[in-house]
Amino acid sequence: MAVREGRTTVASRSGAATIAEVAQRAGVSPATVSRVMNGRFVGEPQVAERVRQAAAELDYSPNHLARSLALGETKAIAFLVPDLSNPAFQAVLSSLSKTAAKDGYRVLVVDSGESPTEEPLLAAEARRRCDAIVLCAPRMSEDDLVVAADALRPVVVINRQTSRVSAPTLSIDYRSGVESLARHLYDLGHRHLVFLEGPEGSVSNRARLLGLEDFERSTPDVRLDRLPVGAGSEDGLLAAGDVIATGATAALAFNDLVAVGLIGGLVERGVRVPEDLSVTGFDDIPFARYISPPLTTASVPHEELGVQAWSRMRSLVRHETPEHNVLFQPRLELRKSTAAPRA
Amino acid sequence: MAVREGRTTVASRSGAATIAEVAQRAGVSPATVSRVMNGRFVGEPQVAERVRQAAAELDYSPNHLARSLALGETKAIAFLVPDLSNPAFQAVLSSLSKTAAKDGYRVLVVDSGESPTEEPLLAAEARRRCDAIVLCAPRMSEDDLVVAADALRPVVVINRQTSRVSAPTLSIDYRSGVESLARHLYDLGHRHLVFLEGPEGSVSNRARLLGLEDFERSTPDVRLDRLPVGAGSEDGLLAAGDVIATGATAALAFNDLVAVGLIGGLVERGVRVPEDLSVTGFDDIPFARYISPPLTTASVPHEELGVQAWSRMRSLVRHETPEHNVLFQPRLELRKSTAAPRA
DNA sequence: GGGGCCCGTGAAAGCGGTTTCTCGATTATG
DNA sequence: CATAATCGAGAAACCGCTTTCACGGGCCCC
Repeated sequence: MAVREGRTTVASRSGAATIAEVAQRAGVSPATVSRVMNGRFVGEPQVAERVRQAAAELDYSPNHLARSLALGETKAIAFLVPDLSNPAFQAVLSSLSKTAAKDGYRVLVVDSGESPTEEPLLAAEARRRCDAIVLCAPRMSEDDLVVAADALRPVVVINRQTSRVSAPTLSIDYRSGVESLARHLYDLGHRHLVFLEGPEGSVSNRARLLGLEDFERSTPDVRLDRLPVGAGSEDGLLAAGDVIATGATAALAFNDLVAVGLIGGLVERGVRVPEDLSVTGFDDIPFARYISPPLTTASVPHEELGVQAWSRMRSLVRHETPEHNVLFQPRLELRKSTAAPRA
Repeated sequence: MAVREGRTTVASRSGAATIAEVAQRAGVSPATVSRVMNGRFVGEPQVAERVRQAAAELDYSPNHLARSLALGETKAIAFLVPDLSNPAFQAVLSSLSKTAAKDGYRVLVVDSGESPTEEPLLAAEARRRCDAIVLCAPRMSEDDLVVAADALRPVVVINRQTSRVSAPTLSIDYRSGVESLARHLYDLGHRHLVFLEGPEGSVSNRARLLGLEDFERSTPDVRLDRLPVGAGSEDGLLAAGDVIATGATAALAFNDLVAVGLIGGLVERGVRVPEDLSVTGFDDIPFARYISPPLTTASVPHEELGVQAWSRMRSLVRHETPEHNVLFQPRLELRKSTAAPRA
């Protein structure tokens, strides 16, 4: 006892009672204590009572680490995300965490800082600590993703729709979503639009671009400019000048954050929304309806993504077959930031 | 080997190579493999090379669980929060996670769902999985907190300033913050204010109420109404009617979320902000400056809270003495949602 | 040339649980 | 009354890794 000093690291020697101590105090074997603690005890009730008594007296609770090692499961899942400060991802995390908790699972968060190259390593490291991992909007290359989805199993992938990955996948149809937004603007009478592009590497940005191409093909009498902007409010704010310069009557922002920043920048410059310029976002973050003017956007069910992700994850860890993949269709949320262009 | 079937749970039997297998393949003992993997090897270089080779061939990486058990540390900390969907808490988590990651620590999130009674249990459970825990704005009673702060050590407490807890504490001076906001409104000429109260049990709400009492004492010629509202945008939206009914010329919202909701509700009813009614928030969430009108609020350094929390946590896990506690002073962020009342 | 010292490596004892097996003591059965 | 079946509980192996301790071999020095 006195031998191993200075190794008073964590829960170990810092007072936490061990199963052996409880066993000794109750005058039984560790095996019996284990059985009592896990409700697998079938012997004489008084023995169980003695054990419970001893456990209570020592304020014993099983070492989670040791238990996990013996059992081979941690009751935790990892959540890898490119940027935890993005409200959209926070919403997914929040609902995932709440949902998983109902089944006794905890979530370990890992922020990759938008680095496509770090991601596979971080994922592997995180995965080794947990029973499974959720890859949320991974930025890694498709080849890496295919490999990772296999190597990290059980895995659930959010927002990277690919037939090549074997893991359950939940995605958003950005392509059709942005097309709907564009069409909405077109129907209002806009013929000159501008799209504020997201981060260069972003897969969902490419999906939006595809959607806009679809739109252009089906409506040749429209002009659609593209502006490299980014994914944050700051980016939208800074882009205001460029947007005005295009002369477009309506702007499609990469997401709500960008839209909010853009509106702020426009207002600063005396451009009225929607009278002078219509603006749309994407995501329908909680704030979208509260800013003024309330933002017309494409609603993405972030909470639902978290719930569904866990639902599939639960199936996987139980060795059941997970539900089908789904491609969520964004819902047009028409509010006040869009209107017909001035005559 | 064939004996233990059907226990193919996690990283265990699912293909992951063990240190023993690597050792065997390299023709050395597990001890040597361990030393090589941890850079503690001092023997012949070719032996190390053989080990590395074998490890690579088997795609070996140490089982984190087993390692943690042997070492007595998990390199993970828990983060307990009342409601993960609150942007203020998300900001803390985000920066805490990023900061801790630089030292190789991961964060396990636990959402207590605003339950004061569940909290101590959740905290204990989470703590047992990690090396330490951050209690963010705990809702538990002060007695519980005092006990928890001791039992869960190492602990860092955010937003519950108490001389009775021994753990490092980071807090916000809501009391003086709200007083500053009230004074700002007073200086603009407002003499009839209304405060939109936060959740009943919230300690920070009580602090705000104290600050307002200070304010009332020092400025007797002001009328200050109080309205039970809540902490979310929805609550603010619903309170709009009541706020108007008070006849006040300025409203102090519990936080930015409430303020945003309130403004939305006011605009719906044709009440202009700030011409007809001034509105202030609290927190300075990222959106505050982007809504329109940009929100006058008291800025709270959430990112800094995360950074400082980790800084203290790091000291604790290293058995060093943590930096001093700090009481952050909110900074008045004067924007466009407040103005002089109409004459 | 023999004894003492390093040096490199392995054996084994943990870390704190879970679980299979086994065994002695009852109880049921012929 | 002998023996089989049952039951309660413990011994020990195991999960996978770390680390202390011990041991054998080569080198140095007297």
